[in-house]
Amino acid sequence: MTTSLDISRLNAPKLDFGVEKGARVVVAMSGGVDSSVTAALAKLAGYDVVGVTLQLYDHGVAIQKKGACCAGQDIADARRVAEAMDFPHYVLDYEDRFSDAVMEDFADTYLAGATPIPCVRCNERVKFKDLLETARDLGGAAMATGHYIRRVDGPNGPELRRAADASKDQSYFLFSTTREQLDYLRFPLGGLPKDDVRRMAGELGLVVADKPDSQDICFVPEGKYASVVERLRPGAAEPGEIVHLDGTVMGRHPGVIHYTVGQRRGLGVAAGDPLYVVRLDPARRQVVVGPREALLVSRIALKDVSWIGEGDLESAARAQTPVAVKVRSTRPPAPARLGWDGGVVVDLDAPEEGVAPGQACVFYSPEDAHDRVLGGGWIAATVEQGARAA
RNA sequence: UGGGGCGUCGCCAAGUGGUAAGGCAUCGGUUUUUGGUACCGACAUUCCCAGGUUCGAAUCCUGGCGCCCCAG
Repeated sequence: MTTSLDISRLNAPKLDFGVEKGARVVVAMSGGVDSSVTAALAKLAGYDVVGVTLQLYDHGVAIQKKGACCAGQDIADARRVAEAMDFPHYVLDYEDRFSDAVMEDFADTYLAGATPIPCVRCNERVKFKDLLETARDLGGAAMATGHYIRRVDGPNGPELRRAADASKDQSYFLFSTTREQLDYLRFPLGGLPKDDVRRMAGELGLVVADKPDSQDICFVPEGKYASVVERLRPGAAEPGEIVHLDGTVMGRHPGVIHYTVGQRRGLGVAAGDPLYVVRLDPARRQVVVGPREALLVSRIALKDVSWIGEGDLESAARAQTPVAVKVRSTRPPAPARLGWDGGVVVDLDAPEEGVAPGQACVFYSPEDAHDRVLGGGWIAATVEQGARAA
């Protein structure tokens, strides 16, 4: 079954995993193209590869799903890649951990009127935590993943930088990566265009070469995330009023979990102009709506901020350090300043729309085309444009 | 039961004889390892009902029905 690969014929880049030749590299394999290629390239580069795939959630719903990961067919795919490339592969049952660390938070965040990012939670609390420890236990000198992000050695240790392929950059989802984790992690695809990765998968004959990219939340079937929340917290979603900023009651809603700040569709309320969700008030069970202009936010208060820039976070914040920030995964970093108001705040040079509590605000260095990730935090509250007095 | 007004897609609303604008909502799609946004597309053979006039009516006429306002 083993293919005799002629690596010289493969138009693959020389990958340096930053560990000595022949050392053990544990590769986190989701069953998709990216992590499969990562593992294959590590093997071809002469490392002692061990593939690990996590089983994260209910397999039943996921088996048929396109673009999922870490369940059902994906696990089988990862295994087939490992067999074809001839390296050991383990499947670990992380369902309980994933449920505790990601899905519970997912449900609670929605019930609190905020909008979670399960992918970040999964990275920071599962893949880069429990799995990373397991990789060490397996004797790995490093753990590699298929994320599109770069790790660059700087004067003060490894730095996190945006992917070369800007359209695939995953820095937003990895902002909370710590220095310690970064020491041990490798992201060999960070410097490559996605097209190249797919091409290599084909040339390597990997069974996953034509698999669609993952998208949507992996454990949510058909994009119906609210039904997942309802399953995890039965009866917790309570109906309430849709209220305009001016106080007018516009209609009813089936529960704040169905909405997120910035959302337009799904309100079912017809005013002359489009209405957007401006705020969610779970205590009053209200969905507050208003015109698009009401979405503009100029200050963002953060919590659980992580910092991998120079110096310490509070000093940088108090010094009103200029940064660039992203409040969503798409769209380029926008100029802003850090600030301190009992905690870290971010003041945007130009206001942004649809800044939802529960989402992340990721910091990038203002230099080097905003390449370097300096950290980030979770959006706790926002201040609308012009509303700030002091 | 005197006077006046109105009745066009789920909501708002153009159109007053020439063969149903538009906005909102809704649905579908594109974009996207979160949500959301944005963008693209679909969406009244029919204008409260029934007759009539006309080559031709949502638009004119007659009669119903249903609302609203003023007065009593």
